[in-house]
Amino acid sequence: MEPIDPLAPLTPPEGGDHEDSIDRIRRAWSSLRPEMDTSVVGTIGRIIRASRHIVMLSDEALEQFDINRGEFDVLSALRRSAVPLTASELARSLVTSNAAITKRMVQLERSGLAVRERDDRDGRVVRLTLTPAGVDLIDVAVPAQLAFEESVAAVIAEPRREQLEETMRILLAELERRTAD
Amino acid sequence: MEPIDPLAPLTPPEGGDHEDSIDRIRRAWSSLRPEMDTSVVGTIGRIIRASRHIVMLSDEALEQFDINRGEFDVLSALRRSAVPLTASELARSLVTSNAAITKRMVQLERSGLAVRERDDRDGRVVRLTLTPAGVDLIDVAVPAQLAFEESVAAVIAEPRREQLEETMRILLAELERRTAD
DNA sequence: ACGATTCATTTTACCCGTAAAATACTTTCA
DNA sequence: TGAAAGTATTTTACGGGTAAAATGAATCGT
Repeated sequence: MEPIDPLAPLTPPEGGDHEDSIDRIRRAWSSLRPEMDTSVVGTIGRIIRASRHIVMLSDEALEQFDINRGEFDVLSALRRSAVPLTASELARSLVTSNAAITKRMVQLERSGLAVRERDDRDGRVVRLTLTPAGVDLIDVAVPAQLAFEESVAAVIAEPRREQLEETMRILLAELERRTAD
Repeated sequence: MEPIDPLAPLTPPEGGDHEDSIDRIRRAWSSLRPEMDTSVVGTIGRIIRASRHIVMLSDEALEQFDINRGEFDVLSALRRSAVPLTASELARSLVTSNAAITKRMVQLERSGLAVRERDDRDGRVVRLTLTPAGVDLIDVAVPAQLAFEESVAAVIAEPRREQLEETMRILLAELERRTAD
């Protein structure tokens, strides 16, 4: 199982932009193993690294609301849903385990931001809803989070940004197809 | 603190491609709060989600080598470095904590894939190197990982892929500048 | 109608990460 | 020179995630 395109050249950093950690990693590999095609880390590797940075920074931004990213994801999913979600539905929609949803809901109930209620029709199911305090919090936290993300994305000017969105939709759709089994 | 561009329309999925989870999330928000500009999740949100999927899938791919992603990152960083790295250098280069490096190195020493040696000149420092077994393992695992990533990136055809790389370099360089403090 | 099966959620036992304290060594400078 | 400050790593205490087992409820098939 070898890389597909055997001799791709290292793309040099473009225009006025600076070298990043991925350029350095690829340069190191290319001096050790010049025949190895590492071009794929130029896209996939950067997506993984960038995501780590964004998540770290946005976790800091969420501290002001005394919630972490897991709780933010639960609160905003419940807020934007027209109907109360079940634990499993929420787990699927957030690409996480049921156990994680239970933990987060325990914490959110302690903080008075959300509640779990047994379904009348099916006693196995719990329906998750926000409390008024939860609604108030997330209605401030979501715009703050969007503003933070916008401050990051601001370095990407049109038409790059539009292209990025289209390309990432193609990629994410493929990944979600794979994970669907 | 409100979103910057107040009334961006929802971009419909393009060409032959399918809707993804981010399209559904944005549609849900737009029906609850039509005035809120969620366009930034079209890029940043997709990067975060795609990264989660890629990492989950590649963790599965690493199971065949009996290592996890943290250990893979350590092994490949040591492999591509011309000189033995110190624990701190490695932590910085992998954007992780020193404590995480210690834990991973304990595990890698147990598996006989890497070793820590006190520096002669400075007794505080440890120099990290691969064992021959570690070199052998990572020399197989890196091409396998590249092949896996290539199988994911394959859905992105040129010239999109080249554009994606350039755009992600701009974004990652900015994020690394921010994190540098 | 009722035992077997299936299903939703929670609990358990663990893994892996971090921040901050502890440890061990080096450098600084009075 | 030697006490104080600085630095590199490890340890500790804990947070948050998962897989798999346990629990409790619904449904299926005879």
